[in-house]
Amino acid sequence: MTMDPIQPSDDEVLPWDGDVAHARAVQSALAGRVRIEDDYPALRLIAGVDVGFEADGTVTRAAAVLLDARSLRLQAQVVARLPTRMPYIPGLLSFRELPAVREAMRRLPQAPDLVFVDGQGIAHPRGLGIAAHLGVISGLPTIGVAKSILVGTHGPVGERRGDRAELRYRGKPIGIVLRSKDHIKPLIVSPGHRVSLASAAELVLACCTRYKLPEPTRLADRLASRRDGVPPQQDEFDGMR
DNA sequence: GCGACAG
DNA sequence: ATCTTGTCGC
Repeated sequence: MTMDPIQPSDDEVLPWDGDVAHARAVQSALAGRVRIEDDYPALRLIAGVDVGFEADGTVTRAAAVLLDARSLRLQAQVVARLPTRMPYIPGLLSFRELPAVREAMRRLPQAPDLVFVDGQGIAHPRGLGIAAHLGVISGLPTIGVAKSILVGTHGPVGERRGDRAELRYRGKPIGIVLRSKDHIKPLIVSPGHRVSLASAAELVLACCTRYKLPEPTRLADRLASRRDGVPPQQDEFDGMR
């Protein structure tokens, strides 16, 4: 008898009945299942996910891209649209965006070995930012890559690519403020699930080629916020950009 | 009680 | 996130 880990339905791990206190309680419970020890397979495929909105915010559009881990070349890209079910509430971002993200991921041709998520991992008031939340409910290794801080403080960060500072909250390290490009505002990197703090920073840096954002995030970002929302059928952007 | 607050 | 043209800089 194979012991397949039971994956609960999205409804039980992403409830939203308008009750903020309940959503926070669910986060605290799920935070107990987050693991930040390195436990990811040899990286062959890395996914990037991001969300955008259409029709005055009434429609949530999630984009998921699949890249070859070695070359960082785009292998596949998909989009999913769902009715927006709640407003943005600081600290509850995952309840608003994950339903669409989950649908987009189900549409990918293959499962990734690691997922880059736009937002915080454990660098969250209750330790369950969107990247950690996705990791726990999907079982996949995830890393959170945010453009600004939700919680925590840090010391000065050098101005050169690769320079970093620890992000701390309640006396504990929760993330790395990482300069991904010389003189450019640093990224806020934190483990989502099955990835350590140090590895999260190294993996993100390794995926930052000539832009501020790591390739998986940058490509998902571009797809999620496209005015026309239509993913090109094939090449269009294989060579550069 | 007064701010801060991912996307 | 999104509303939005041009513009400064490598």
